Amino acid sequence: MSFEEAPSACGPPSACSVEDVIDRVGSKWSVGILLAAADGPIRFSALERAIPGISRRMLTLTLRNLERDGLVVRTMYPVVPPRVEYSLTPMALELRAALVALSGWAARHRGDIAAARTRYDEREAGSA
Amino acid sequence: MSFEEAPSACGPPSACSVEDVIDRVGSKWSVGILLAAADGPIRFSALERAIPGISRRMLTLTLRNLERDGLVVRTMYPVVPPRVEYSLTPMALELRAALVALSGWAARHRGDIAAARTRYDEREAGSA
DNA sequence: CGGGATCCCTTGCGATACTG
DNA sequence: CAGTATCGCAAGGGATCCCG
Repeated sequence: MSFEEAPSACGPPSACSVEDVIDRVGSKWSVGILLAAADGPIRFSALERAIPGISRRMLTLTLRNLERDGLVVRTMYPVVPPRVEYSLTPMALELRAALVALSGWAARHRGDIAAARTRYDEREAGSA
Repeated sequence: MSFEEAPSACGPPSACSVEDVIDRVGSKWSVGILLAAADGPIRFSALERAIPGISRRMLTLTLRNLERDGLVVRTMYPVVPPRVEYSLTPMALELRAALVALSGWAARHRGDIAAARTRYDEREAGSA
């Protein structure tokens, strides 16, 4: 995913599909932002606090991309100190529903995945 | 001495969910593999052909990770020439359903996203 | 407060070549 | 056929400083 720059509007209508969504939404911090902003408008600094480990730079960058894709709306209030709020578009709220489905899958199979990893790693250690 | 829960450091059950799934499954090629293997066992070379642009290295690497997470099963037949087939586990088939939901969202909003991008880029060009 | 600009290390991943 | 090993670039992203 090209993140620093902003080119590429997908060519043929049939080309960009699941992979593109995953690529767009799957950037390390997008999901966190989407979930943090799901309960209504939220300020930049509040997002920063809500998403542990995110850097200021990546928060800005990811927000810009989400805004560009029409997933978040940026509202700036010309006051001092500056106040900027981000909110999700209806489209993003729909996406959130799909993400919740994924979340459910993750919750149900977290143990299975962990177990599979352990077994795999142990077999690997044995044959190494 | 129960290993019921995940060894990876994720605290509350609600904490490590969506982001982890996205991280795991959202690697550039995982989705493609999952979808390509959804219709039954498929050979390495068939996967390579089914996923345009993937390199042999990334196919191998991604398959190993999916196998480690218990999402695909690798079956090797000791014949000449070598024959290896990959198939999805039931868990992965469930995941596929969630991915299809995402796919639906992508299909429905592809136009909106493209439009949003165009508008954003034009506004940006104007203020640059 | 909400960013933009820069520096720079780390990682992903493609290209290529070799093996059982 | 189905991989493994090595190299090397470019993107990702953290740290830091600056600015309206």
